[in-house]
Amino acid sequence: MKRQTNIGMFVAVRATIRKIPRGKVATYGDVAYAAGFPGAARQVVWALHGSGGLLPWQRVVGAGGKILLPGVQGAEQRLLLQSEGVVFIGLRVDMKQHRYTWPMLRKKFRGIK
DNA sequence: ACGTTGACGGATT
DNA sequence: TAATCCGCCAACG
Repeated sequence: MKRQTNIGMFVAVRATIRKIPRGKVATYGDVAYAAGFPGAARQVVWALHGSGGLLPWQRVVGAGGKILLPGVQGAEQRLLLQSEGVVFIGLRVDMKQHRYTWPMLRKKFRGIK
């Protein structure tokens, strides 16, 4: 897949996040990979900031299903997800059940650490 | 123009 | 298992 640079990255990332179905979650790394930027997890954060509010930001969590958003926002994210039916195990999402894997990424699938 | 930051992740030690 | 290091790259001061 051709590596696009600049702003196109945000467009790709946002489009990717928008595909996460209700009741499912994806990690920053997975989103970056699916968008065509393997390893660029940090840029996903910027993409979320840029379009914040218009997309299901709450469905993006850290590796292992951990909520990384600090403070009240983290609590809010948890509530939003729970209201969508997402189950938590302690402080993390039950990825076994709610992790969303893009069809095209099947080959790259790897279990949770 | 340059250095730092960021809701990170994975590899290495 | 935990602590540390490094890459990712746009935005910001």
